[in-house]
Parts: sequence; structure tokens; C-alpha cells
Amino acid sequence: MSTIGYREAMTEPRWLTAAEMRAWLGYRRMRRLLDLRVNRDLAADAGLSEQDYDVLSILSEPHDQRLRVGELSERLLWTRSGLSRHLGRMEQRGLVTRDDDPDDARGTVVALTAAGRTAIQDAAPGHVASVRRHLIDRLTPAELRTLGDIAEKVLDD
Amino acid sequence: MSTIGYREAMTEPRWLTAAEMRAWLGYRRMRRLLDLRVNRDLAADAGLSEQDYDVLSILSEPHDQRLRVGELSERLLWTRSGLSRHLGRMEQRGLVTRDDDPDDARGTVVALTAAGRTAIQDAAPGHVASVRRHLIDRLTPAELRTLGDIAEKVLDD
DNA sequence: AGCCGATAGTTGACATGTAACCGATCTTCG
DNA sequence: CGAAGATCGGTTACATGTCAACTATCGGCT
Repeated sequence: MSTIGYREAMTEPRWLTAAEMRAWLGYRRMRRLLDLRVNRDLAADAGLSEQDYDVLSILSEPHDQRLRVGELSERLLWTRSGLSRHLGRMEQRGLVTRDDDPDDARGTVVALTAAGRTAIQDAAPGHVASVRRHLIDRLTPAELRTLGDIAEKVLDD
Repeated sequence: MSTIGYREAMTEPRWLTAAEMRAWLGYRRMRRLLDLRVNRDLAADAGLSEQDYDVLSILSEPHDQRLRVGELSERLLWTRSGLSRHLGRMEQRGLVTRDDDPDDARGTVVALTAAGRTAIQDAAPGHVASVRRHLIDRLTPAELRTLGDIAEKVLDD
């Protein structure tokens, strides 16, 4: 036994093969760089963070004009506390509002403001172009399909 | 024009098709959940963060026993300041040491301690098992290969 | 030799995430 | 009805990242 990390082949644990390691390390690096690039574009073009965009995007869907904080946190795979903080910042900036839920006094309902709607309308075209430039348009249809399959398998639980 | 986000088809910007959106949103959710799961395992099993593991892993490679901070930051795709702070924490915990580079007085050389070596040796088997469980073993060899290809295309610049 | 822009690493100010806990409210069941 | 426990959203304490500024050093060019 000598080397540690992901690299060596041993018999005890099932270490990663070269192909498996390529996939894993590739995923790790892709994650870093892709997110960096897309988020940088979004911040430069629209003054929004990835998180802002995600929240606005969900709220702007036709049937989700008003959403409970808890439901939003589930959709975003976020902790409630993190979302609560983030909504506070977005509220400060005038992008969303928070009001007591009339049906459940424990709850809070989040809604877009006019400014929030404008913000995502303005941001969307550039953001989609950025996602295309950095990811989508670099891949073949078959690769895109496989990426979707992979995500499905990983998420399935 | 009505809906905003990633969802609608328009003519002006090239919005995402259903397949493209599946890939992009799938990637986004996979990123969140996969990282969460792997990092949780690593923290529970070995008391290390993903970042700790990455640093230790590189330093434990045979020819990289001593590395400049700058080179480490390039390999990890990290900012220097972030790495500097992280190394400070790891140094506190006795996992690595930092010393002046004898060849370039501006530089700092990072090295593993005995405890650092032990830490990654202990952590590696469980971590590999975790990566297998949450990602590798869920995919076919063809999917793994495609994932590697995708990462390569995205990183290539 | 000596100056000056480039480079290395650290640090201060700040942004933003999580985990643990809290008060308010709902819901279930005796 | 009314108490026990679950649930909701938020807050406090803390971890950890970025950007910009800073100090020290290097190295090419005159």
C-alpha cells in the first residue's frame, strides 16, 4: 500500500478504474468551472445571482405566482433557513414580497413584485444564451440525452 | 410573450428545448443532491470536508509531497485567498504545514503532516465507496464514458 | 546597481450558506 | 374542549467563500 486518494488500485476496497475516475474528476471540475462561468455571466449581465434567478424563475411560472416558503425550499432543494435569509435580501431589493398566508397563520406567502418580474424578463435571454454557450451547444443531442439520464439515475432514490 | 425562466419557446432568443432543459435542470439538481450526499458521508465517516479531501488527495500523490500554494490553487480551481484561508484551518487542525519556499521567498510550500497522511488513508476507502454508491455504480460504462466526454467538452477552452 | 511592473500569499470587509433553536400556530386525540 | 406534539418560518451562532487591498519579493531593462 502506498498511494492514497482516488488513484491506486488495491484489492480491499474497490478503487476507481481509470474510466470511473475520469468521470468523477471530470464531473468535479465541470461543476466548478461551469457554475463559475454561468454565474459570472448572470451577475455581469443582469446583476442577479444564480439563487436569485432560481427563485424568480419558479415564482414566474404561471401557476406559482404565490408560493409558500416551505414549498419553495423543497423545489429548490434548499434549507428553509437559507431560503429565509435569501428572501430577506430579495425583499430588500424589491424583487419579492412576503405576506402572511391567510389560510395558515404559521405560513408565509412569497410573490413576485413588478420589479422582480421585470428583472427575470430582462435576464432570461442572456442567461439562456450563457447556458447554451457554456454547456448546451457544446454537446451533441445524444450527450444531452445521456446527461439527462445520468441526472435522473442519480436523483432517483 | 408570457412566461419566463427556462420554460417557454419564443423566436427571438433561442430558448431551450424540452430535452435541453431536462439536461440543464437535471444537471443542476444532480449537482445539489450528489454533493450533499457525498459530503455528508465524508463528514460523518472521516470528519473531513470535500475541500479537505481534495487538498489531502493532491498532496498525497507521490510526486507532490510539497506544493506551492499557487500551484495547488490552480489544480483545485480555487482562488488563492480561499485556499489560503482553508490551509490556515487545516494547519490549525494539524493536517498540513506551511513553510517558506527556499527557492522563492515570496512563496509558501505546503506539505502533509503525519496526521494528514493518516487522515486521508483512513478516509479514502469510505469515500470511494460513497462515490460509488451515489454515482458510479448507478451508471453504465457507456454513461460513465459520456460523462467524461461531457466534462472534457465543457472544460475545454 | 537600481527602478518598476509583475507575482505570491495573506488579510479585512463582506456575502451567503448551514445547524440548532425559538415562538407561534395547527392538528389530533382523549 | 383542551393538552401534546408536529409543523412553519425565522433568527442566532458559526463556517466558509469571494473581492480588493496590502506587503514582500522577484526579475527584466536601462
